[in-house]
Amino acid sequence: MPLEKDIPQAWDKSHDHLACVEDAVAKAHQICAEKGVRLTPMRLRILELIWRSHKPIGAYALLDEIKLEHKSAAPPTVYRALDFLMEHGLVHRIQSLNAFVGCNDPGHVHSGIILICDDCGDVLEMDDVKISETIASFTNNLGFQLSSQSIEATGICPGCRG
Amino acid sequence: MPLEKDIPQAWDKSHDHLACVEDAVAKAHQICAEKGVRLTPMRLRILELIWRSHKPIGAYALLDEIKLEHKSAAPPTVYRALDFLMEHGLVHRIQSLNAFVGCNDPGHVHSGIILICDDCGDVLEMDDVKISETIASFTNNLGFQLSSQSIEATGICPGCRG
DNA sequence: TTCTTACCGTTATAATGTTACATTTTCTAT
DNA sequence: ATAGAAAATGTAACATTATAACGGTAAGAA
Repeated sequence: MPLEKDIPQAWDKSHDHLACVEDAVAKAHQICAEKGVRLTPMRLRILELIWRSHKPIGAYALLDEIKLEHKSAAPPTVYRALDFLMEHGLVHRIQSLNAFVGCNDPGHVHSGIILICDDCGDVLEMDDVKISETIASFTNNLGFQLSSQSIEATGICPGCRG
Repeated sequence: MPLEKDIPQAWDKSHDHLACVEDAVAKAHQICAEKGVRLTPMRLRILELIWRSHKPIGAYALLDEIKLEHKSAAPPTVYRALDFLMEHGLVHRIQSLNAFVGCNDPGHVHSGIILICDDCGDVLEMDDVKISETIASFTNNLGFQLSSQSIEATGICPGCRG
């Protein structure tokens, strides 16, 4: 029973992805309401598409999907929505992939570590206080006033190691 | 006197940039010789240009400079050289900027933290065992087999804080 | 309502990175 | 030395990712 808690959700192949999407959408509504910002249909749809992909998805892949149901969509359509979603902590950009994933712990500023599996392409975002603190104290000692950080790691995820 | 040791080279405005370039070039020659790989004139030139820029420089900015002295240069010219230089640990790509910097401690695999000043644009690469170890043990606990990591931070450097 | 702001449509273009194949240069083994 | 193999470069075209600029539309505020 306690073992289950050790399996990060994104790597627990048994969990219900559709429920994840619904959870993410519900949380997003709540967060936007609290902040007094507008989660418009376009923004919501793009958030859903990101969550449904279950893997990092590129802006133009999103565009292709959006175009199916919204003929007038163009790159700015997607990038504007992505900018909004990132600004409010609902999605993360993965720099090394030029792709986007839903944020597991949205609504507050945080900078987790992004683990990218070279094998299956799945991505897991984890927060770890120890890592943040180590970096914060390191930069602090240098006199560097930290404002943001991005940590991306690649390797093989537990599932793919077999 | 001991204070000077606390100022990272890249942020010590008094240090001699040209000497840096020469040092980097000399080290690169040595490393390539040891590895038995060819630091061709083109690769060397691009390494020099990266070091001379003293800030992260993009592939197309490098291309513009190379073209001045080498009319036939094209994107692959630059990207091939960059691939080589990265493969042998002589330069780093900064994901969040799509730009490249010389590696301060070349010749062996390592993954330092990249500190980017939002104000002056200078970049400092530092190695810190504590950070690497914290991340390694974190991923290890998850069963994730780490193969690479990239840490980029933004903020204000000591010089710009005044 | 009117005004203002935020959002979106639309077109065009910029910036970054890759593929594919021909040619040249360098290295290696004879 | 020299032929053959491997590595490096030239060259053209293309693919992908991201932004600029401007006009129209819709939502919230006075």
